[in-house]
Amino acid sequence: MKNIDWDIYRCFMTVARGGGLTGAAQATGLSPATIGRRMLELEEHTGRALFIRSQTGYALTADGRLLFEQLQEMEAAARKVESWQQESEGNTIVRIAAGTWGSWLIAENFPAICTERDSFGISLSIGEARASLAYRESDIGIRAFEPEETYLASRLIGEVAYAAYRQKNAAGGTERWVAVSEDEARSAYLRWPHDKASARIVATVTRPRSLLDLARAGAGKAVLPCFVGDLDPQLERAGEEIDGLRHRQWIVMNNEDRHRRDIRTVVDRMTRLFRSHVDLFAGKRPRRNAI
Amino acid sequence: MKNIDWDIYRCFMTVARGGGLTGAAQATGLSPATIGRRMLELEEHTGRALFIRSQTGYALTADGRLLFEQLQEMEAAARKVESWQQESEGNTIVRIAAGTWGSWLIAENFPAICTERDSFGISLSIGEARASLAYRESDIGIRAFEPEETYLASRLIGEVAYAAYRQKNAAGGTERWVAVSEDEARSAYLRWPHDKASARIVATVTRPRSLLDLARAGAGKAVLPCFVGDLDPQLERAGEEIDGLRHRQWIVMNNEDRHRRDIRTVVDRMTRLFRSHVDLFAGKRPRRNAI
DNA sequence: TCGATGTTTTTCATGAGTGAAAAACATATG
DNA sequence: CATATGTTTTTCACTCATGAAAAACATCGA
Repeated sequence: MKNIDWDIYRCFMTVARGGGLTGAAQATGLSPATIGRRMLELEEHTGRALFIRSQTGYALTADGRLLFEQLQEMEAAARKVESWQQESEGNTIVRIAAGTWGSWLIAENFPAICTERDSFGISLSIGEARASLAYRESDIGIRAFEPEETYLASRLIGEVAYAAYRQKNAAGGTERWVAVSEDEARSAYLRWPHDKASARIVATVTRPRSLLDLARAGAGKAVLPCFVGDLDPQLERAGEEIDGLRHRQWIVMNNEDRHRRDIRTVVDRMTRLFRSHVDLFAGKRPRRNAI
Repeated sequence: MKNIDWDIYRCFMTVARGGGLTGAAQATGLSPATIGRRMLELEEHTGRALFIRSQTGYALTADGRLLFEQLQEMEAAARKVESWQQESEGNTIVRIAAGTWGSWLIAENFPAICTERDSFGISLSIGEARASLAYRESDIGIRAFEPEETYLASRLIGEVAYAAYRQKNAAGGTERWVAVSEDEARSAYLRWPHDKASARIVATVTRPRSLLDLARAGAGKAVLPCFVGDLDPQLERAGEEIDGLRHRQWIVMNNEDRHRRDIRTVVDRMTRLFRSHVDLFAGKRPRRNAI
């Protein structure tokens, strides 16, 4: 039972994520050949088949997924070390995980979060999947559901409301809808068009962000958070707030990281930014061109 | 900021534990030269001095200790993976951490814990330091203080009493004591001779286990747990139970590991073994030659 | 003071692990 | 059905990390 090279674990994770040798190769800088050999070594060591190899890439077996789960913890520990290292170098990175529209707001107001004079950088990872801070993939997250994990600290930001929007003064075809494709529609507001007006959907996209562009271009009506729709001078509401979609919103962070200066300041600034938009979030009629 | 080879972290841990390159070399199977080079690489990567190098070995700096702390988490995760691997191979190892006398009892009754027919092995790590299950260095521990960590499951075993013992029918010199050297005396019962009879100590040893041998040989009186002294046919009590040393005792295990079959059975057997000695632990007069 | 011993560090030849490129192989695409 | 594209896998030089041995260096004991 000789010990295996820990770096093979790291390799495994990039293969699992990259979906194959080539993906992992360019992620790590190693050659596909080397990585392939290492994965063979790992499989031999564990005595289990970890991958289903095919011409389209490497897919995880059940055992592979199990290993993946376990190694996430190891990654979390490694990340902790990495961030400790960066601390001394002065240039730290604060990783924020947010949904499409939270990220949008942050991006629009980036100077309010991070300026030239700050010594830290921002990494903004955008996705609809619920932000998992468990393995420290991110430092700060924006959530639409109440955080229950004990290791998380959270700040309630307020409520966010939704409504349908269309191009201002749109000509006709008011019953045309645009939506996110059904299998990508994870959040309630994304599923709404499918539930309520599926026959009228004239275009689907794979990323929610494109809904805004489509609506603006007059392609049809889209369900958007009010703070997005109301802020856009080219859009107008097509109906009242959609009840049942309204939900609360939290900023969450890992409890252990509260001491990190850079994270604290980013959280504080994010809180200020979001709190200043609290009326917009809630759908209260805004003054135009607010940003 | 390129990523560092995870295996260097593992290397670092063995150096930190081994106290230098040679120690780590024979622990890992690598050569001192290689390990030395890797540690240089690590220091360069972190940008911090991790070691104080001298002709007597490598000592950790403050930063080194900090890194060590952090990497323990990584080790814990790796251990988890390792044990998962072993699961499939059938030959698992259950790691028990116990004090000198707990270990002694287990060793004396080893067949009650693990027989030929069991597919698992036992690793018994002996030490006075409080068993840390936090980083999964062990699966099961024996403790003399109430477990408060939420991630631990525990079973109360009963109380353990202490008394002074001497060779049976010892000739004279009844006021000679043997003890553990003062700076090794961590537990209360080990400190007792220093506190109460320091002038009379004629011999000190570095390991508590040797107290039994010394007392048996007639070197002097020793403070021992009653279940040890009373079980030894060559010893007799030199006085009543020493009040104030009596304490309770727990078997603890990691909560997440309760599902592991091998760990369950070992815990169950240990519980049975210890519970069957509960009167002896408590110092109630035993029948001779009990084991 | 002077070896003896145990360190780390350096030197240098060697081979194990590596990458570039080719081969083998599926799958998508027209 | 042939072609194009993107995989994995194999092949084969070659480099770079490695280990044995020597050197350099402290510390301990006599």
